[in-house]
Amino acid sequence: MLKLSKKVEYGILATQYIATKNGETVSAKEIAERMELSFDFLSKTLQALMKNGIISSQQGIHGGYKLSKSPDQISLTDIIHSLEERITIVNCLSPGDESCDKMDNCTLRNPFHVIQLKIDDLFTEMTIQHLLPNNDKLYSLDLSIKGTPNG
Amino acid sequence: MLKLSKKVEYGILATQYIATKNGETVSAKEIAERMELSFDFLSKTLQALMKNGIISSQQGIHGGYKLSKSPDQISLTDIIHSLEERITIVNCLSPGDESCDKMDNCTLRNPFHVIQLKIDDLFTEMTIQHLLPNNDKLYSLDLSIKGTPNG
DNA sequence: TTCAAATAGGATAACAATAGTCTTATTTTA
DNA sequence: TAAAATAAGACTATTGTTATCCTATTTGAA
Ligand code: FES
Ligand code: FES
Repeated sequence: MLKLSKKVEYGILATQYIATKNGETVSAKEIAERMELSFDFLSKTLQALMKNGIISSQQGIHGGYKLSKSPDQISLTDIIHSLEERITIVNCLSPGDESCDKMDNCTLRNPFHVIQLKIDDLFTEMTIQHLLPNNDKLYSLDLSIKGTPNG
Repeated sequence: MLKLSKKVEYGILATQYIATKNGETVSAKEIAERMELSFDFLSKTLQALMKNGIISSQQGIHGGYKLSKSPDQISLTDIIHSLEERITIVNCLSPGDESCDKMDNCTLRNPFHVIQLKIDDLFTEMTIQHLLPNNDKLYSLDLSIKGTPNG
């Protein structure tokens, strides 16, 4: 419950990896090997990111991928939206959903919408820039950390 | 992705329904009928809430459930923790998980932990009290709403 | 011109998680 | 003793996720 999909994890990892290569074209094979991810699955992910303008691709023998924007212009929400259709904590918060109409007695829409907007904010405020190695900006993010992550 | 389970939805709805009955014992049958939920599945949910001290049960012919605490003392996190094991956006944020050790090249733990803590906060700050009808406290919550939820 | 290495993309299989159902036992009161 | 309720385990069905397979296309270089 409330878990990110592997697709999104792959997407974030790959985008971050490409970002470290600063402009160089990186092949899916290289990313898969370095990150120890399934090549086929990663490829799907990269293709989706490409379609959504996060990265651009170069076909052919020396092809690969590079970022379309600078790392601080790519939010986690950008990546998530490229890779997933349903991203709301309940279906009835998705555009076009009619389940609320059927459930007369459900009064959770407003409260859940309050939470949904905040969750969206969290992923929007964090960018690929924040994920890069030796980054000191992570801790100055609005969503500042309260404990020590690694123990 | 990032979706609440039906179990949790049922749990929140049922707890909120019981809260509106202010102290009365309410049967699972009544909740299932009024909320149009599967009786069997709802029963499982109520039993789990009971085991975790959110509600108390009375067996026998006039039995049912009532709250163990006041609505403002029951957070959504209390309910979620009663009903779900894995509640982190990535597995490696769960206690005892070793997947980070295997993934040398994954640098997402700290950033994800930052987001995780904030998500936990959202569900902790919202209580059953906030869900009750004609409630004006929802909009004064720290996690204040930015748009109009219903359109 | 041919080959190798790369992306593009559809189809499908394997697996896991979720949701729902069924059955039986136990508890309580009338 | 019967009825109505909770308790709980087993099982099934459905859905969603993850991974794999296969073929086509693109590009550059030998
Ligand atoms: S079905 Fe829409 S809020 Fe519950
Ligand atoms: S495996 Fe732990 S952060 Fe990615």
